[in-house]
Amino acid sequence: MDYKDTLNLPKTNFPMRANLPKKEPQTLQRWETEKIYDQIIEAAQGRPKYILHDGPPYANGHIHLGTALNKILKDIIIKSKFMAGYDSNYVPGWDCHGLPIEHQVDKELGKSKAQMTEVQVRQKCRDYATKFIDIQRKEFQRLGVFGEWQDPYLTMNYGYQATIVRELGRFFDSGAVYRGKKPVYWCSSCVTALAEAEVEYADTTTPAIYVRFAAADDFSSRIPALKGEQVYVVIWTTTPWTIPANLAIAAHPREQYAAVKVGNEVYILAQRLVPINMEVFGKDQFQVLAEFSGKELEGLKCAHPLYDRTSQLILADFVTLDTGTGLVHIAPGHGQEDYEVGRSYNIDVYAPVDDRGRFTDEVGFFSGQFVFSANRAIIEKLDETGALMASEEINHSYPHCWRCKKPVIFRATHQWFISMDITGLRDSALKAIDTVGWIPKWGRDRIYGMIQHRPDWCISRQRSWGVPITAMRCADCDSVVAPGELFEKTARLFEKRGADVWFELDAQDLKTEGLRCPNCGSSSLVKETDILDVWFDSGVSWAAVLEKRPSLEYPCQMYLEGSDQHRGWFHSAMLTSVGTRGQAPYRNVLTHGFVVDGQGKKMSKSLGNVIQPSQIIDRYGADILRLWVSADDYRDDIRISPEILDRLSEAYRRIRNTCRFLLGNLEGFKPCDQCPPAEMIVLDRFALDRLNSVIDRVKKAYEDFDFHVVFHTLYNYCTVDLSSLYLDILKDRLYVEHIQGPLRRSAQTALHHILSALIRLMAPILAFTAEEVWSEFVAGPQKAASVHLLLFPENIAGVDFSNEERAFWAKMLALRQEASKILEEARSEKIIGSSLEAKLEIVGPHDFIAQIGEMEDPEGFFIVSQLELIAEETSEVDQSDQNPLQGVSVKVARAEGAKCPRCWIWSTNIGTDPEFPEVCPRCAGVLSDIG
RNA sequence: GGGCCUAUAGCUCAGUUUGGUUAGAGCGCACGCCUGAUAAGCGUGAGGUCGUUGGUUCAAUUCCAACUAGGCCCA
Repeated sequence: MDYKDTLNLPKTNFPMRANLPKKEPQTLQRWETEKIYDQIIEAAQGRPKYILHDGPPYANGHIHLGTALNKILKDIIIKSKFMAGYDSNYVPGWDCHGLPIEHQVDKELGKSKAQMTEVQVRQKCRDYATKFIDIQRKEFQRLGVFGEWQDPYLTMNYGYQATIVRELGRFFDSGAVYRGKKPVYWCSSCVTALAEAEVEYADTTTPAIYVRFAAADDFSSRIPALKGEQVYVVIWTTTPWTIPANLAIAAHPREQYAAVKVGNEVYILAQRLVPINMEVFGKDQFQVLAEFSGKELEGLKCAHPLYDRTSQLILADFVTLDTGTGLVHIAPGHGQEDYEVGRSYNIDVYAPVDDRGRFTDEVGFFSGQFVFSANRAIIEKLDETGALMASEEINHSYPHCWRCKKPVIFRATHQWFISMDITGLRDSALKAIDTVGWIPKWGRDRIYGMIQHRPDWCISRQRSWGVPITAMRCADCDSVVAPGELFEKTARLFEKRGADVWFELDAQDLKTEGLRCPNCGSSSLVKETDILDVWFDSGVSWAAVLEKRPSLEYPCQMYLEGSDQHRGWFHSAMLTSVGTRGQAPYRNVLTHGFVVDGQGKKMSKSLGNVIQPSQIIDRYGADILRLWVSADDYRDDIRISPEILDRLSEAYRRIRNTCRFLLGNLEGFKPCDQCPPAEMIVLDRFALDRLNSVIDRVKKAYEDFDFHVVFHTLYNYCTVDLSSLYLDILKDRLYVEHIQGPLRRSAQTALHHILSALIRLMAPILAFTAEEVWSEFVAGPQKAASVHLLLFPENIAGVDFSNEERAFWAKMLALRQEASKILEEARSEKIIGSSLEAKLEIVGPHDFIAQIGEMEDPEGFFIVSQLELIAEETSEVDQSDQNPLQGVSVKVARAEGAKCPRCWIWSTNIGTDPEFPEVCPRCAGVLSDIG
């Protein structure tokens, strides 16, 4: 007879093979038709809020693994906070304005752009952004991310644009905004400013000249050896045309400089570079008069070689001794570093060059000449005045315009700034930093350092696709006209017609009634056409989204982005919020690292190591991607490689199969069939005690955002606690005992608790799989439509495991491990195959042996057929011995009797029941009950 | 070049904060068992100069410094 049919083998519709790429879209469909997210919002009403505010990704291109990582992390937090009892409504957003989109549109439009109005170009940009928002929305939803996808926030929404203007108006009101000059890349052929991204580097040949600046002060006050000498400071530059704009000479504060006497003249230059420079100058006779640190030069003055003004000596860390003389010609109007160091010395930003790259009248000799053509004339003039020490041609990398491919210049132009210091913004922001929780902790130091040292915020861009700086200027005296009413009027217009209206209407129609220049009283005003830095757009999202939507709150609980955002969004949000509300917009900032390949290298097309999210989703499914996010400690960079994905798939299968086994053995079991813990078999209570500690641990890990701890805890629980121990032992009871019998019921009660908890604990991570398991799980009559509507499990009440019991079970586990080793030895000697062919002989201290004897089914615990327990009274306990199995030994022998064909356990009592002559007494009993 | 960060078995992580016995886990790998979780399940075993070098100390994976490799942000 085949007894297999008399067993209760697991039965379930839940497939072993996940086939996630197929299954997940179906689950998504169900979530949508059943409006699960609406139900979540509904269920969250009245709960305390935990708002994670979405940092808007840029609406350009498809998502990549970095954006996927970011969104999945957010989703894990949002789902876990909901399950922890919060209202964690999530409103996703997109950053829509800015150069990359304008760039793409430019490329698509080509020459036809010239015929289009600014408003028409802006419409194209809007269409472009809209298209990618739709693409990305689908891609994010495919990851299983929940949120208000039908009503996201967009920085190009009219309401949002109005908020931007209002917040900008507040900055104007506070007095922090000023108009100043700053060098930008400038293409004099296209007559436009260029962004960094619009500049291409190419090799070019330019003159490089050595120029001497005669001392205008008495240098011997610092360097006595120079008393009575004719002193010159020598600089080197590859842009002779910037010499007319020279206002300073920089030395390195900590490098050594030398004063070298050649003939009747003394030259100052870097000590290390003396020999090489003397060779260039053709001077073989020279004598070093003095050596001193660059610091000594600070504040001394030289005479400009061409104009009747001085050039002061300053100090700058960026001075290098790789080339030149170790003294750097500074023209703050024509270089980024020059500008910055110049500001710190309060030196004028001087750029006597017009929009077409021609010298203005201020420069005298060269006025009207195109700067690059003027190089020659300038060199000649320097030679004439005796300032030219040497001249050569060099080849080096130089920035060129991306469009016309001509060399660009650096030129100071009018820009708008938010001052870091006029209104004390820097100090307030630094203080606000310490009101925020930074995870990891070093994020605090990082952003602190940045805000401490950053220059004023340049908020203007000479572009089309963005929100205009809606200020005006006096046509007569050029004063800034930007009263609060103007911003409010503009904001109202924007709400109705969008920011395009600023470009459509004239200043006359845009200005408020009776608006006049506060300086000269003129009513002739011109509108500003620069647009805002997009960091301002996204920076004020707390005002446009958190403050505006009743379901959210300001400040919110968390901002979560990659660690590059210390310079980006965290930074701009902090400045805008502190600048207008006096507080940080977030209570916590959590950062994650970057996605890198298996070797820890960044992903790049040139390395060929880029993996797309779609490749993983199509092959493995989004849950594997989610598992990847959870498995790594995201605070560092997180690696991905084929091997890592393989390991994760294995882990996934193990978790899935564990659930499947639990489902299969809960077939037909209803929650009302549960028995109270007090009536359960001790092994089952032990299992629930383990479950309770897993529940505690996992919930704590979610709370601490330690998702890799969640993953490892659940995975190890499935593997170690369940599969290899508890479930393995339980098979006998589940399969063999009477289907409704108390022994089986006790086990099923434990399994029901375990699966119910497991589903929920894994739900924030394995969003699809948990839902799939939940749909097969038999819960009570009030079963929720989705696992994501549930709360995290509480500890199972009434398990009441004492520390003494825990100690005993720890000992039993150690003993079981020992028995496994002994059994394996017997197996390799061909004494046994299956462990059920074995009988174990356990010798140990009386108390321990007695406790084992009191167990319900001690043989079953070891999965052997027979156990011989031998108590020893004698042995002294050695307290210093750490070994829990002190005085315990295990031996193995072949089991006695014969194998019961039904339960496969060896027994000496086969056939005791004449009605069932083939089987053991227990099976006979069960068979008789079945009838 | 500067700021911040990282470095423990093939992979993902513990441990180190308050230095101290043979540095742990799971997976993978090798070998074996089972065939009543079966494109599953169980067991045993082999894998680590704790990035490198130097310092502090009776003692360092753990503290300090430098270096190397990698990442982010600046220049």
